[in-house]
This record gives sequence, C-alpha cells and structure tokens, in this order.
Amino acid sequence: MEEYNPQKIEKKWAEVWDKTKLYQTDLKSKKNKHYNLVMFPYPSGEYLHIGHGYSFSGADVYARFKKLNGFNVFEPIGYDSFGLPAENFAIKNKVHPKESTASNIKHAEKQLRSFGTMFDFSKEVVTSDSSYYKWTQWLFLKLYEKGLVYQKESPVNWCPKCLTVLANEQVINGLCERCDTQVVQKNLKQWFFKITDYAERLIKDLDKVDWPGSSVIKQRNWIGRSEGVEFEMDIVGQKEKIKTYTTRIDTVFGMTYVVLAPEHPLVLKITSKENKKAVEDYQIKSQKLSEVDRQLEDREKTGVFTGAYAVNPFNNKKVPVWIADYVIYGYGTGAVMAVPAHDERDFEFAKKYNLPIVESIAPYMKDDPRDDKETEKRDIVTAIVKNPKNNSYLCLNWKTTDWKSFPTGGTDGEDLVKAAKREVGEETGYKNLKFIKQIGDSIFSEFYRPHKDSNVFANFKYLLFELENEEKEVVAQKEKDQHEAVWVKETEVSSFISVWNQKIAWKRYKEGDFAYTDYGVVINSGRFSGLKSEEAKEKMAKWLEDKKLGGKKINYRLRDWSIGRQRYWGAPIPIIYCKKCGVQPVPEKDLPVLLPELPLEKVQPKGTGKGPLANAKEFVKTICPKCGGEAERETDTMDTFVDSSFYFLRYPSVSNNKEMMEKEVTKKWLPVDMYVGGAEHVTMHLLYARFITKALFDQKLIDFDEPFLRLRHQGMILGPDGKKMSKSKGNVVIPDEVIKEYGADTFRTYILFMGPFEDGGPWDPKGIKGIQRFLEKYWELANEVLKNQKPENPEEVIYYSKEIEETALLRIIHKTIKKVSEDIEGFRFNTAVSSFMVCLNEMLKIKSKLPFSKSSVLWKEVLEIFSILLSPFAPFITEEVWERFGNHDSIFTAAWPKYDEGLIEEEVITLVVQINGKVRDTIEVSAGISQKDAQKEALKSQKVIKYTTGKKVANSFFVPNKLINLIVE
RNA sequence: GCCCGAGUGGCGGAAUUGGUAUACGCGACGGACUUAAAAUCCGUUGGCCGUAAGGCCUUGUGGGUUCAAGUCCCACCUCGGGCACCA
Repeated sequence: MEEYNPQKIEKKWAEVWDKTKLYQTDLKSKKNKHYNLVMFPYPSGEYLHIGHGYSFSGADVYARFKKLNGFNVFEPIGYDSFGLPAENFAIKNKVHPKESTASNIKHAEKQLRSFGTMFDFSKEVVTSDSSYYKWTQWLFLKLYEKGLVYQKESPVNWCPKCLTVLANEQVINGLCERCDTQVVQKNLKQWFFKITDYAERLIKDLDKVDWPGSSVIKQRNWIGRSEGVEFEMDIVGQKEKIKTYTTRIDTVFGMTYVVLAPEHPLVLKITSKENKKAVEDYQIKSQKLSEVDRQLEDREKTGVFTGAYAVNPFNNKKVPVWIADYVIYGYGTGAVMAVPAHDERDFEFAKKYNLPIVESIAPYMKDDPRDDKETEKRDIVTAIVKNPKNNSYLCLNWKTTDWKSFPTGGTDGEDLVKAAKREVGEETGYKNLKFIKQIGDSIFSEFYRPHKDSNVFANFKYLLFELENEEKEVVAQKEKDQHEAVWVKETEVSSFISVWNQKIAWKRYKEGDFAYTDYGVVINSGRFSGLKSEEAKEKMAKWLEDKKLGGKKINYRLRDWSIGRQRYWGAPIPIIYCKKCGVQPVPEKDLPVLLPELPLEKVQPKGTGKGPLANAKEFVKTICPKCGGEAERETDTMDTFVDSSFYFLRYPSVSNNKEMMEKEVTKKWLPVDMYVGGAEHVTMHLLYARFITKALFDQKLIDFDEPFLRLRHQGMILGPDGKKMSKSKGNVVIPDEVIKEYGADTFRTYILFMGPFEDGGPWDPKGIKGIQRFLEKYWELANEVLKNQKPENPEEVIYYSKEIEETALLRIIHKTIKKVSEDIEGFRFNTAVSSFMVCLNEMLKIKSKLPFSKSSVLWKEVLEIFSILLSPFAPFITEEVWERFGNHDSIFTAAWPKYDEGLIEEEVITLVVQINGKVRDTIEVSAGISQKDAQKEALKSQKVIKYTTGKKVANSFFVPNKLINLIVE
C-alpha cells in the first residue's frame, strides 16, 4: 500500500489551490458572507513563530468550517510592517528598513502558504506601502476635520532607548513595551487623538459584541469609568477656588485637609510667603521623578504645606491645603479632599504629617432584618474587659446560639460606662472594673430578634476596662442558662469572637486606627448623620447642586492617545506649518505624503526630540497649501497602532486607489464576523480599532459602529521549557521545522489538540506522534476502502441493511458529525480532534467485523463524511483522499454533513445503578426504560442484591437513560 | 491592594443542565513480529489493601448543601494574567 507522504501531497495541493484560485474570494458574490479575520503579523525579521501557527490554524479551521457550511468566506492576510521592531531590525542588520521589510514579507508569505491556510493573498495589505499609508494619512485628516486631533505640550512617556514617545498603553509597569527600558517623562509638543470623547460609548457598546468576558472586563477597567461628585471650595483670604473630585462625597465631613498635585496651576498662587521655598523645592523635585519612581509601590508619601486653607462648604471648617505627588494632575481635577479616616492613602499621609483624623462613616451591616416587621432603635454597649494579670479577656460562650462575644447590653439612655459595668456584673458577676477608654466610634447593625419579633437598628459602642480584682457577685440562673463566661488569651481573641462588629472593634483596639473604606452609616455629619452612605451620596450631591457649588460628575481613567513618534519607519503626519497661516493639514489631493528615502545612517534617531525626518531637508521644505508661501512639514510619524486600527476596513477595498472603503463592498463585508488574535491586544489595538470605527461611523463613512462582532483569543504557546519564547532564552520553536518533518496537516491538528485554544501552553514535541499515527491510520483506512470501492459483483452490495455493524458505523459517524460541528462552532478544537480519534478507533473495530465486500458503498460514504469533517484541520490529506474517491471538485466545495438525530440514539443503553449514592453496577437496558422497570431490572443484579437483601428500598432517584440511585436502609 | 482566570493520573488534558471522574493523546510496562533495533500490532496503566473475588480512598485544603458535588455555597492556600497612589 502507498504510504502517507505529507510532503508530496501538500506540495501538490498548494499548487492546485493556487492555480484554481480556490481561496480568492469573490467579494461581489451574492452568497452569505463570512468575514474571518486574524490579527496580521509584524514581519520584524524573526520567523513567524509557532504562536502564529497556532492562531492561524484555529482561525483557519473556523474559516474552512464556515466555507463548508455554505458561506462565502473571506480570510485575508497582510503585514503590519511599519514600526519599531522592523526599524530596529533593519538598523541592527545594517539594511534599509524598506529592503528588510520586503524580504521579511517574502519569507513570511512562504511560511504562511506552508501552513495550509485559506488566506486570500490577492488582497494583501502592507502598511508600509504608500498605497496603504496614504489611507493612514487620510484617516488622520478625517479625524482632524472633526476636531478629534489636537496638539498639546505635555509631559509624555519617553523611551530613552527607542528615542521616541510612547502611548500610555505602550508603557508596561513603567517600562517600554518593546525594549523594557525604563520610561521617563519629557515635556514635548505632541499629537493626540481624542479617544476620551468616546469613553462612554466604548464602555457601553461592549454590550453589543460577543467577546470573551474577561476581555470585556479588561477593556472596561482600562477605560475606568467612575461616578462621583465635583465641587468647589473657597480658599481663605483668596479669590481662587479649589475644584475637587471625589467618589466618596459621603465621607466629606471627615475631610481634614486638601491635597493638590504638585503641578497644579493653583499651587503658586495660593502658597504663602513662608512656605514658598519649600513648595517650589518640592515641585522641582517631583518634576524630576520619572513616572516609574512616582508609581513605585512602597514609596513613602511625601508632601508640603502651602500655608493656605480651604473651606469645607458642608461645615465651613478650615482645612490646610497641601501638595503631594500621590495626587495625579491628569485625573479628575488634580485636587483631592483628604479623608484619612476612610481612605488608606490619606490615612498614611495624615499619620506621617500628624494631620487630624475624623471619623464620618461608621461600619454598618444589614443582618437579615425582616421587611414586614417594625424596627426599633437601640443603643448598645460592649465591654472589652482585660485581666492584666494574665493578659486575657472576658468573653461569653453562648449556649442558646452559636455566638461567641464580649459582654454586651442595651444602655437604655444610661451613661455608657455605667451601663457597661452593669452588664458585665449581670452576665459574669465581676464587679470591680476600671474604665480605660472608648474604642473607635459607633458600629451599626440591623437585624431581626425572634424573641421580640421585631427588628433592631443597633448603635454599638465599645469600652475598654481593666479588671481590678476577681471579686464576683452572684449570677442569675437565667443568665447562666444563656451563656458561660470564659477568659480568652489575648492571642486567641480574634479567632474566638464570632460577632462581626466586635471583630472590627477588636481590630481597632489591637492594631490602632485604620482607614475604614467600606460604605456604612454617616456619623458626625450634621444634618446628614444617620443616613446610609448611598443615601448620603445622593443628598449631598443634591445639596451641592442647590448651592451651585458642584454636582455629579463622571470621570474616566482613559487618556487621549498620543500618536506622534520621533522615528523614521512610519507614516508621516500630513501636517504643514506655515509661518503665516499656522498649522495646515495637507489637502487630501496631495496624499500620500511620501516617506523620504533616507540613507540608513540617517534613519537612526538622535534623541533630540525631533525624528530623523527633520534631517531630510527636501522633505521638510514645502509650500503652504493655503497661501503658497514657504512652509515646513511635520516630521513626526504616526504610531503603528494607527496603521492597524483600520486595516480590516481596507482589505475588501484593497484594489481601489480612489477610496479607502468602497461603498458597496464595505456595506456587504463589514463588520468582521470572527476575529482571532491574542488577548495582549485588548487595551491597545482592539480599543483603538473600536474608537476609529466609531469616529468613522459618526462621519457617516460607514454604517456600523462596532468593528468585530465576535472575538476569540488564542493562548500563548510557550517554549518547551515552559517559559515565554525568546531568542535570548534560545527556546524559540518555528513551525517550519515541524512542518518539514510531519507536514502541515499534522502540525495544525496537533497544535489544536494540545489543549483549549484560549489556554495555550508549552510546546511539547513528544505528543505529535499521536496525531501522525492518527492521520496514517485514516490514510490507510481510506485507501483500503478505495481499493474495495467497486465490488466485483455489484449484486453483492447490501446497502443499509440492518446488520448491527452497519448500524454501529452509521451511529458513530453521525455522533461525530454532531460533536465536531458543535465543537468547531465553540472553538473547542481539542475535543473535536479527540472525537475524530474516537470515531476512527470505532470504525477500525467495526471493520474487523464488517467486510468491505459487502458494504463498500456504505464505507465509502462514511469515509467521505469523515473526510469532510476532518478537512478544516487537515486540508491536504483530506483533499487527496477526496480526489481519490473520484470527486473532481475540491472537498472545500462540498457541503458540511447533517446528522440524523434518529441514527444517534442508542437502542440499548448502559444504566448506572447506585446504592445510596455509590456506583455498584451497570446494566444494559433498552433506551427509554421507565423508572419502575429500571428499578425492577436493577434489583435483579447480583451485585445489587448483595446490598439489598434484608433491606427495604426506601426511595429511588432516576435520571432517564443514565442512572438509577436506590436508597436502602 | 483591587479585578479576572485556573488548580483533575507520570505528562497534555476530558467530563452538555449536579448523575459511571480520569474520555482522547503522550509516556511507561508486558507481549507479538524481527537475527536485532526502529516502525507496526495486541494487552495493562489513578492510589492503597488483597492470590483472587472484592473493598476502601481520590479532582489544591477545610467545611457546607444534596439521594448524588470536579461541577453549587462559605472560608483558605497556590499559581497565571490584568490594573495599580485614578481620590
């Protein structure tokens, strides 16, 4: 028999598919479309690694599955070829980026073709090609027209190694995303896209898309919406006012100082003469700090007093105004009302600089009060009694409930100390206590009391006592029945006490004050006292509005997208500076602004804050489009994320030089139906692409405002050592070697079989043998069936007889159709592959009982179905088998098989018999058996009898066609 | 610190709605074929006790709900990812 030779087969079909243009999508076709997109690669000079192979394999299985299901599938590919990696590679290898990019693309394309993907190479985009970046520039102009582009001098992230500005999204833990160099802050005039205008919609419209839940959450958190209140405070003796933003207006009565960011413009205006020197020094010092240093986790808080006082409008109290670098100028108003009692940062600062701490929120817990009952307010006091002789504390171990608590009781208007002493006496007998101090302020709790059939809204206070001597009075029997008094060692108190509010009180006592940051009941807050946080927030916001001092405000963490890069290898920003007319956009008709061909030595950035284009005199020098006078071009290039924010819009129109998006074809093909790529792009590319889509939608250039309807991520493939692949670790695996040895079919099937698609994991070359064996077995079976395709005597053929084996053959293939269809739709490729193996193993078993001579027609049919099912994973081998079976058209023009529910259903099923929840036997019964009959059958089993003799079946639970659980006593 | 996600054999992993835990594959062991090896084929393979029949235990740990828990609830531990002085 002819051996399976993947190299030969794959070479043959790659050529045939290319020649017949099988994967060139007719974009004008009326058929149902499916736009299947993969994130296009970065041809940086490395080979496409195994991770690309993973991503493309998964996406391609889905694309082929859709094609077989009758969709007109478009699976384009291109190259994200502008940018730092490509440029750095070129500089390092002393090749011009233009040349290196071209050769890298050539190599990448060769690799891509070897993967056996159905990419439509005829509609390729190359972002560094002027035919593409013309549209990058056009996009810039469109946003510019609508005021979504602006230029601002501001501190920006500067990578001292890449010598360029980076977007917020490109700074990872304070390091440059590309080269891991520590990023510093630099003041530069920069171009920004106003993505913050879209913050709300970018959050809201996440509801519209089918994306992995974790990615939706990640993007939401990145945008960081927060609801709060903004209000103004007077400054004593000055005209200026301080505007502040807070999400916790309910804590405002606890404000004991105000902090401004050091760079806040108000700082110098309000600083008093005596404090001027210190404030200025501090400002200079903090300006020098890099973003990283400023964000270091355990950095101690620092700050200085300005000498000014602000007035809390709620209680007209004067509070000192400080500056400190823990307040960020770019967020909110750059000014914070500091409430040390209820904010950890303010607390730390207040402790360090001895600022007062005032509680305005008391802990509160709603402990299942009943809505239908009255609520009574009660003041309650808890005594924490210390025995100084042995360092233990007086506690109660309750007999009537599972409480473990300190002595506690109502005050009934009595003095707190007196009431506490009385309670301790009644409950435990101890009568000589010395009052030490009160611990914290109130804690509230609302709960239902069964013995009085009412709710209590309790106000707990906590007093600390020391035991003077062990003298006791008699404890009433009634008390003794309820609880016993025990002395608990200090170290064990916190685990002993079970009552939540006493746990908090104990923590306060032992660890001293801490910031209580949860919601609760507002206290010490004048007319707002007694309200719960949620209510107080509403009423306080309303109060501010009425007084015209402020009101509700929503803030976002998201910053505008800085898009200028001081590097060579990118799309020039189409802007002209005219001395007379100022900043002028390049007119559309003059696009593209061609990237000048600089010699390699001039490509290298100098770090002057200006990019290499500034050295290209003939490029810089131009004329003003408005007045025709002498003018200069902008020399920054655009961030590559601008290039990739619209490439999916360009693919269908790639052959059109007049329009970025051809109307008809765009309307038909977009948005993207399925997008496959890494989760690392969630807060960058995917966010930018959504923003650009919405901006174009608002200009009525497209009629949809979400670009990617469905999104799936592939996991990361790690090196065989379990570490992230990197050249320096020497653990990079490239798919070429694997494909050369085993073929693309085996590679694709294996990499998808390794585990769940979204998980990834270490590349383990050992397991690939299993897939190789599987494909070989399939190949052999198919060829054997083929050999027996035409029986000598056609009369001998029994077609669909009732032979058990035939039924079994049909059953297994139909089961497999169902399973594989569902698994591919759900991106569960690993289990789909496993069911192929189950199916093949079953077929081989049947084969030994069902000779070909009798049923070759059925065998052929089954093998054809199996081939179609397998073809998305292993396109080459299945295409070859398909052809050998006498089909003239490609297998990918075939129809995906439908399964017959009736054929899947078993006639005899294996029923699990449990006795008291433990599996004791399995019995063969006919499908659809009733509970009664099942029980009867089960009780016949010898194994079951063993457990049931002399016992009564008290109950039974039945899961039809699965299980029966008999309860015997 | 906060927000996600995950812990299942020697390994990768499976288990639809709570219903036979360990499918499928790798590896390992035993056997067949072979002068031999590779390849291939057949068998065994969660742990413990037992000659066996069989029994007991087992999905990170500890509790709970249930006739029944990998799956649901509570607490904790470990790992991975994201955010991180965002007021």
